[in-house]
Amino acid sequence: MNIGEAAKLSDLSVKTIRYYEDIALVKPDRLENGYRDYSDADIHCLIFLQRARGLGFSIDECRLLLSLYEDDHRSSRDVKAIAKDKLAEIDRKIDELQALKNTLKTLVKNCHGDDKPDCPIIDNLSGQRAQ
Amino acid sequence: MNIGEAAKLSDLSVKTIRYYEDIALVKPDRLENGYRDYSDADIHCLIFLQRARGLGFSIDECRLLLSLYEDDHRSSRDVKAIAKDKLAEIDRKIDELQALKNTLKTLVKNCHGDDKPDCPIIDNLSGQRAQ
DNA sequence: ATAAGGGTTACAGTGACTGGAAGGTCAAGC
DNA sequence: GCTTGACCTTCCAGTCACTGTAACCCTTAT
Repeated sequence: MNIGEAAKLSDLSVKTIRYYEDIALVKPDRLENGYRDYSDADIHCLIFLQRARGLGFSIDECRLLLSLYEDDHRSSRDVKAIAKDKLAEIDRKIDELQALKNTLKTLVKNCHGDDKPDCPIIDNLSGQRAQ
Repeated sequence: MNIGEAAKLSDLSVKTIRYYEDIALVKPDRLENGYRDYSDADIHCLIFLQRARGLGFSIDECRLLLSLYEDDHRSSRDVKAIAKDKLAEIDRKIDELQALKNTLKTLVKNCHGDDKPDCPIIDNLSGQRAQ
């Protein structure tokens, strides 16, 4: 099947699919005319990648997950470990953003937002510990 | 003052400071020997940038904030608007990560994590709606 | 005189794509 | 047979905000 159809089925862009071939993630056969020819197994890999990326796994993590996906003798322990790491990472990111949010919220609340130049946001950024 | 000291005072790397000059954010004078020479005002800009970047503002947003910072006739309304936009963006990101976290948490919880290959995480990624 | 520790430029690499140019292929309609 | 348009191909450049590396110059202390 052509790359265009593969794109529709996997909900990835044609560009992205070609990129995944560049980095040796999914390597379809070629037809005589040079067109890529995706098998059902290839499509499943693409869908797998689309979902894994959507869940925030990096390309390298996807590569690992994909090898587990294709390994009938995998242990679910290995998969779970990767997912747990990612979960912890997401937690850290949320905490970080939450802290940013709190800081920014306080600054926004304290800023009059009028025509005058006095601004606690600017003051804070400039290093003056404004209240 | 030399770039090394500027780096210490602003808590930015030397590389980053040079990069900020490349993209015309902070343009120090030059000494006769070609060394960059940072004024107190330059240092304040660098500190400003370090804090603004730390709060999640993009370089372009920093550029805008910096122009407001340097503008004595700014209105705090303009600053507040940028900060509010950023706040909304952070909120969106937190929501997104929260959704990811929930999905991943469910998957991790349902995975036995043993020697067997059966794995709801893999099943989910492969497109099978596993329970 | 030399060595350490600054400074300078220029170019390449990161991650995960995305955009664009220049061209080849295919199927449908005239 | 010809054209049109939609698809496909490769290759190169750009994104963001730096970071790494190489090759070289300058300053200061010994």
